[in-house]
Amino acid sequence: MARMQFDKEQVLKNASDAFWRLGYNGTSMQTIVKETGLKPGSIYLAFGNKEGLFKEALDYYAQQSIDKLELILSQHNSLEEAIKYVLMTFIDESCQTKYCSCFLIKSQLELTDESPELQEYVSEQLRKIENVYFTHFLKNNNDGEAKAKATSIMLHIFGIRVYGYHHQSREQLVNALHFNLPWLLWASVH
Amino acid sequence: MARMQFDKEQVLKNASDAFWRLGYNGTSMQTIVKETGLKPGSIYLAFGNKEGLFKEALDYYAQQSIDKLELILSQHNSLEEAIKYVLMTFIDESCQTKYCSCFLIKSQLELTDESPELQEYVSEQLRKIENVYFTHFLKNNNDGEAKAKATSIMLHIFGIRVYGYHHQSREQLVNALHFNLPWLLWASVH
DNA sequence: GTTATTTTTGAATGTTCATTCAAGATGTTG
DNA sequence: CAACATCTTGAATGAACATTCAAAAATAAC
Repeated sequence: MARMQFDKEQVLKNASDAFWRLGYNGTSMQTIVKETGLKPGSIYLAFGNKEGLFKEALDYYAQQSIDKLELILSQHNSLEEAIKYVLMTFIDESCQTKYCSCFLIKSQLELTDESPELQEYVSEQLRKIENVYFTHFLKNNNDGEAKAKATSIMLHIFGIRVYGYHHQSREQLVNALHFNLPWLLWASVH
Repeated sequence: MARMQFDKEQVLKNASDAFWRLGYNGTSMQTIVKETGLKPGSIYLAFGNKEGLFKEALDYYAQQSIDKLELILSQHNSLEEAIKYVLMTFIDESCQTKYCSCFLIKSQLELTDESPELQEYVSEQLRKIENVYFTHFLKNNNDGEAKAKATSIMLHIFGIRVYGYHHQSREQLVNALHFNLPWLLWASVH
């Protein structure tokens, strides 16, 4: 049997970049052909169809996001410091040109109930991320507090990912975070 | 000269419902033909092209949203009470089946920098809404506080509009709002 | 009531879409 | 190296796409 010639991870990276930037409906399979360098036949043999490729691209992005988050959490002395770092990173990202929010959030809003499986899949990935925060909050909070704080952080992440499209929103976002999340003790952030 | 036969407002309502539910790329002109009852030629004479129709649909939705908001603000005794009502309404909406978030937010995330004019137009509409809150906050707050509070409310609206896609999220959302926005004095809400 | 102007109609247009498939290339096995 | 299984190729396919247009209908002006 002949082995796969292409680097599946690289292909998924390129595909998820395209889907992330252009959306599911905005990305044609010929765009995918161009971005990945694969021929149509190879894509369909490896991923079945557009929906299958999209799901694997989502998976790739979600796993990367969670891995990155866990790394940041492990590199900071406290959960609160780590979260401040994450939120500030999201704000900084929103200042870059060609900002395109978060692939999962964009997908959550684009997918309709005509593909309920994909829709539920995206929800699941976002819930996984909320659960990372929840689990870490549990170390120093009771169940109710941990849940409220985790949801609060997710609400702010979603908010930043949308608000970030406004130009020159950095200062307003930082002020609003200080105002909304005093328990993160922002004084220490430069 | 012959007058337009169709009710433009009804057509825009139907068109914006379709774009809202299915997104810009997910809505074909044949879908619009079906939903509005108009023939292609009439649509193109009245709106130019798909982008023109989309822009007018956005406009219709945005104006409706602002009018509804101003009405709610006028019907409550205090700004804080009105805002609590708005936020709770958004949470309630998210519990309905066929929930599809907010047309403006969905459009903000779907549009790419390949249609920068539309993208900027959506930003403008969302900023208009933020400005409604800002203006009302100015009555009892200084400029900085009013700005922070308005941005805070927008962040929470964006957050709810995304978080609402999770099933059975009502309680978590309500708890998070109480936690994040104590200055709205929630005790009075049932 | 005739003419002038605008709107409606809906089939037709050329393009782009997701997907297929037969032929060729490549790696694995014995 | 022969036989086999798998992967790659890329032109081809039919469906769906946004848009056009000439003819017909509707209204306004005089």
